Amino acid sequence: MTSGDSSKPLRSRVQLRVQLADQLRQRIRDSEWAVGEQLPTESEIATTYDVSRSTVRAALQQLENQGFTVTRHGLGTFISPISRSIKTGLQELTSMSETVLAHGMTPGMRFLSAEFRSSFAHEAEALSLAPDARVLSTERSILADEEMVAFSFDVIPAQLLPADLDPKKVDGSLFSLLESNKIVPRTSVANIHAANGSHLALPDVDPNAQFLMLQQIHYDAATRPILFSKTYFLEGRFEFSILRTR
Amino acid sequence: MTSGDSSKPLRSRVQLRVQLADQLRQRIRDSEWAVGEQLPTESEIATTYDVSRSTVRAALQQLENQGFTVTRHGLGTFISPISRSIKTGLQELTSMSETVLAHGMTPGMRFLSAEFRSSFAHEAEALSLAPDARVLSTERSILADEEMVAFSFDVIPAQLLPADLDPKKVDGSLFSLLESNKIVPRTSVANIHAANGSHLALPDVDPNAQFLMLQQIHYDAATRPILFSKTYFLEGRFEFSILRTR
DNA sequence: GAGTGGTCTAGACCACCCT
DNA sequence: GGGTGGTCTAGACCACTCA
Repeated sequence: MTSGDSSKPLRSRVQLRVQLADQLRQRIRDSEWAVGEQLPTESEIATTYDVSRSTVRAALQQLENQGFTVTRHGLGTFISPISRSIKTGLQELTSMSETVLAHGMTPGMRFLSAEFRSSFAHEAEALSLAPDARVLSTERSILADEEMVAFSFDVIPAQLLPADLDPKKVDGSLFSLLESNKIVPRTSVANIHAANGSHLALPDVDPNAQFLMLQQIHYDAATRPILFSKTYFLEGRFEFSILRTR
Repeated sequence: MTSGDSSKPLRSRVQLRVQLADQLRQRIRDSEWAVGEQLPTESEIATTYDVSRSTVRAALQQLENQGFTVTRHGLGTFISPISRSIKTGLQELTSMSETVLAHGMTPGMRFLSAEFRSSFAHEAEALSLAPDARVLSTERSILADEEMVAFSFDVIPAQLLPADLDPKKVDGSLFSLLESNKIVPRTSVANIHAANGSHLALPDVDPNAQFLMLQQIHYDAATRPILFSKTYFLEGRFEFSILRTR
């Protein structure tokens, strides 16, 4: 088994269903099927890729959840007309940079501040910390094609970071910072709000500007809270979609 | 609201995994386990309810997606600390009334207008209609405990409704109206925006008030577009959460 | 009736976590 | 090593849609 292959054939360390979903998604993106066109049947796909029908179904389910396909009982699986209209699916946890990239722009970032300090009450509660626990606090502006499009205020428990970390040396993605300390963000609970510029209390920000604010608590695989953030997205610059199901 | 009878045994017309998830969810709500406490193992649950382990896993997965539990490889499944903090999960498609109820308030509704008219270009496109197709257009204000908390602008293709429908007689939920015509909303694609009162151009609305705006296209099981809506939620009155996963 | 997806099972084997 | 969840398979049977 485990031959050192690449490209097409499945089987490696990644789950079969994910590999299969990736390949099918790519074929959809390559417009192998038109909108509304029927994909091969589950049994055909199973034979083609030499996997069980359960695995095919798991892959197709992922595609349907992401809005790429629609499966109809007794009929088949079809390319969804929805797929084109989704840029950033909010169900998928992505970093700021990934979000900007998904919108076809070049991400950038500028740190306004980065320091260790005592946590505020609401932060401590969100992160399940003792009231005055130390945290790394950062303020950043996010750039897309050199233009400011978002602001983010982030707080990480100091205990998760090396004691000798120099806040001034922090730059780039906070996800990377966490991951280089063996902490892998897995899920977040996001609360969505509308806000205007006056909430930010920053110079350069028009107090009447509209923002979509995401207040998030991020967790790792063990459901440890690892990051509390408030991100203000300039209204109109991003498109956030959610697929809602009954 | 639901299940007054229930009774233990599974098996009926509803999927086993859903029945099982419902029962486990109820046991969680009844605080049978504390936050952080471990549930029985998958095999135990399988034996107890006399279903296969696959079915148990499907049920547990649903609970985890809804934020009730956390499953950890090699350890077990635990009651999630998150479960308490979510009011309205945006992934779940709910009507306005259901949303208000979920926040513990009494829903109300007032129709400002309801009429058949030609569709605007963006509506026709969203609903895949011919440019000037007829639509039922409504404007409503949504009340919670007698207070205005949201405004909704909805458009339904006229061809989906009886030709002799009297717009003046339309009241209450549009979901009900659709369902009484054998059209069942299944999914929607929601785009989220921030807006202020000036976007609404309604008297009684403070132009500086903040709103969270959900622009949605609803589809039925066959992915036919059936309803285009813009709903403005007064900021601060609702709590919309999303569970995001990598 | 033929063909499609929908559900569920039993079992094998792997990967992870603990003591 | 022993227990837990994670993945995948093969196959049975049901439910839906359409000609």
